Amino acid sequence: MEVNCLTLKDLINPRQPRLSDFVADDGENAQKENIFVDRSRMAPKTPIKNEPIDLSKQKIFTPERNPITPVKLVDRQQTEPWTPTANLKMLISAASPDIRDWEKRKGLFRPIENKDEAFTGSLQLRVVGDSAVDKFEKRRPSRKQKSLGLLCQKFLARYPSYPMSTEKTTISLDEVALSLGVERRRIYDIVNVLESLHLVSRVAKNQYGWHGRHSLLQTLRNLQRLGEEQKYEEQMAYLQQKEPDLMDCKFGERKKDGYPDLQDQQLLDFSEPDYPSSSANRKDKSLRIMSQKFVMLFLVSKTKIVTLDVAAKILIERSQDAPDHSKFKTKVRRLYDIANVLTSLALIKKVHVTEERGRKPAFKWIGPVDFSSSDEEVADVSASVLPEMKREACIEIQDCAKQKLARHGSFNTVQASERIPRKANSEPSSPSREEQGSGGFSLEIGSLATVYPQKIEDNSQGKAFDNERGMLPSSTPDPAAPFPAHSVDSEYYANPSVHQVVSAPQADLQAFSLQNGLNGHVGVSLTAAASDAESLKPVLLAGQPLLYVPSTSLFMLCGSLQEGPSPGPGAEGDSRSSEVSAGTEWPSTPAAQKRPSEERKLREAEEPATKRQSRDGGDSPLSLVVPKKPSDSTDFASPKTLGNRGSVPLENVHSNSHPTAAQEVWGKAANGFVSSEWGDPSRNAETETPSKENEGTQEPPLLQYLYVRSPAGLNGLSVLLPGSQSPHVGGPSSGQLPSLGVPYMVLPSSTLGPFPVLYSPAVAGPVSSAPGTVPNTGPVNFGLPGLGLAPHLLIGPAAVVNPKPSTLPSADPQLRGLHSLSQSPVVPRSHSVIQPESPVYDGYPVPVVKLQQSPAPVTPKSIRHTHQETFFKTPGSLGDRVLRRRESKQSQNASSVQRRLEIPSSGAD
DNA sequence: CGATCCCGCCAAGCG
DNA sequence: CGCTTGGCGGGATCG
Repeated sequence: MEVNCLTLKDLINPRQPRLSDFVADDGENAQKENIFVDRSRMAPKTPIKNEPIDLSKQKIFTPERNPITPVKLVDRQQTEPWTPTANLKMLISAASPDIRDWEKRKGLFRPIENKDEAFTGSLQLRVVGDSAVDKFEKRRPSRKQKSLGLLCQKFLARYPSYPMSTEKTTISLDEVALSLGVERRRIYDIVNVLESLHLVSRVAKNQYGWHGRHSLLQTLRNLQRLGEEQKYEEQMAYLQQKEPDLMDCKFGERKKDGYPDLQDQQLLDFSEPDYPSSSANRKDKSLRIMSQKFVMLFLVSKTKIVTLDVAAKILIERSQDAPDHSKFKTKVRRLYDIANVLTSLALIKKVHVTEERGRKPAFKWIGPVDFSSSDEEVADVSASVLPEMKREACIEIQDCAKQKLARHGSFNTVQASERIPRKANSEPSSPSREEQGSGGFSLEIGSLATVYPQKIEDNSQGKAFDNERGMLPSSTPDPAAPFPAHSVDSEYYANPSVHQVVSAPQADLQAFSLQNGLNGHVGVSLTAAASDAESLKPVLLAGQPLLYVPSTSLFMLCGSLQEGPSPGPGAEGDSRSSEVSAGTEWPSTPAAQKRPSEERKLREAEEPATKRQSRDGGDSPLSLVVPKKPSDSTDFASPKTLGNRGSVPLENVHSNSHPTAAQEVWGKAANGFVSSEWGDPSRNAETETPSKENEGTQEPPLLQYLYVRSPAGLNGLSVLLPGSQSPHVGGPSSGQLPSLGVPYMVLPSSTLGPFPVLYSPAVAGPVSSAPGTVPNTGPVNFGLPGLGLAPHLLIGPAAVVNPKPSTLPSADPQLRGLHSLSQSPVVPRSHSVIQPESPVYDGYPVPVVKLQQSPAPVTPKSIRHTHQETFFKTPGSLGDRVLRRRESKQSQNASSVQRRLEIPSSGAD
């Protein structure tokens, strides 16, 4: 079979062979690539695609997916570790969907096919651990699954949002296409859009360099400027008001009028000098240009909402005076493509505007807004803001919010905002923005905040707070942020927009802060309502931990913490960016980075450094331990489920804890979101991650803990934060954030050492909807291999014991569990954080499910090193493949549930 | 039925 | 001439 598969694959992707080439080419990449290669080609065993991502897409979950169905739980892993079948699946998955289908038809993968059934319970067959694989295969690739947005997420998951300057990531189109199981053509669509934002640049044939989001703000700034110059805002206003017909006419005129697109081209041009290939000449690049223009529309729009039709009209090439219908249609199609990518980047989200005419599809900008101001300004803002806000105040707010949530279930952002001083005001920079005063509508905030799970993922990849530098803190201030929207309740549904809580995507936390100030104005005419699908999503989010910080983010956070609230100014130094060409700033590109502003480099250096340190140094303060979930549910847990969860009252969360924001990580049962994030870690190198990740992702109930070592700041205290469950959000915010919703445990590391800690959250219980969903996995054993200390933590999701029920009476079991942890406001400042990205992860043993509790970590020595470092691990995230396998095997043995986590010893060291 | 947008043909650009 | 890119639009899906 395998052979066959391969063959098919080959057929499909004739180019694949290149992979090897890559490897050869790029040393750095080589690792990744190799890995990648291995998987895909060499080692059939490992699942090829494991992109972490899958999550439910932003969009909806189609029935097909069975999102709802909880996943099967534990079993799957247990089941065969690695069966030939699995391999096969992998291969297939790697192959194009078609093939997969084909295979299915054949019935090769029975188990897979039956996945659904499996959910129900039977699936032992499920292949090994990588549920992800299963997913792919199994699910018939519904259209959505194949969607560009999802694909983009997967794509993004592969790379760090904020890559270190040093690491140059090369993107091989072939490789990517192969790994993602899509045609190259699709990759072009993604890359082109990313290129328009300078997230990537073309290095050579088939090769793109990944820059990450370092220069995103700058780019946006430039685009904004351009947009203003182009008077897009006016055009939009005009078009929106006009009747369609008129619009068309006008539209044609407009273009003529004066907004020569020509300029755009130049401006836009992504082509970098560096890279030959991107020649401006090239005829097209229309997609890229269009993408930039599209973004500009948002940037210049006060409402930050752009309807598709208007965008299409404006973006249509001037070439045609009269936009013919067909053309228009085509444009719209492309816009969707672009929008999908932007959505994946968490820059926009889909909404609908209600106009006289009716609802119209539109997109709302949810990305950073402040970029208009110089970075510095931003920083300032955040800084100023923070001080103003008293932590206590924040806390109070949160508490209030929580209470509300608890009671009502919904939290209205607006209120929060009100309470909080509007530091936002401070935003000097963007004059154009509307005054907040006007509307004060929470909508905006909410929307901004709102992130799709997917997005989140994306974000996770992408955004680093720090880079924005200061952002973190700023974000924190945002009242909303802390409480993510837990608003689960019905109301929420009703008016998602209103209720949405801000989740801070790592991405643009800053934006939030800014936004607070800005917020407000939603065009009256425009009603931004989350689309149906969306609405659902948000809800989900609410339930979930809103923010989960992607590993990357976390790292970033850590870094920032270490460094201080305002990390280096360097971060963005680009204030100067004024160049026309938005693109100008490219972060380091693989090939030639000349341009990369030094600042940027510096910045990168810093942050990344942090990360690296973590890797290297090994003592990263923070580590996230996520127990992998046995079950992998295939799908992302149904969001809906989450929604249910969302209802959970936050109540008590320890309000006081200020622990680092970093902790935000949740494990969440909720799943999907989280999971996706988790994927991030994989992002880098790994190209894919182990299936587990996916699984983890998918599975809701995983418990994830963020383990914070007692770095310098703490006296030997380690903080263990449950990633999962609590609805609260841990703000990513740095320590500043007053309250984290996340329950955490502080353990004196030394103390602990000797003693095992048992923590059993009631976790999942309920799991909301999904029956199978949460498996509780058995107790999780955390071992701190730490050198000296080797405290072990046992966590039993099932919850056997609840040490301290503490405060919350809450119904939520989950919460309780969380509560049990003692909290202390300690803020760990971690020195270094490990990057998720870092290869380390690969090696990292990650949580393995082990029957045994103790000792031996499964991981190989090498891995151990890694351990030392802290790491951020996601539940299935990337362990080595090998590891995974082991895990899977182990898991077999063990009840599926149990996982053994190793935590780097805290202080020890 | 309109909104979305996947799929892949096919041509421009380039070596 | 072949390969990389990517415009483009038919037609399938989704909601």
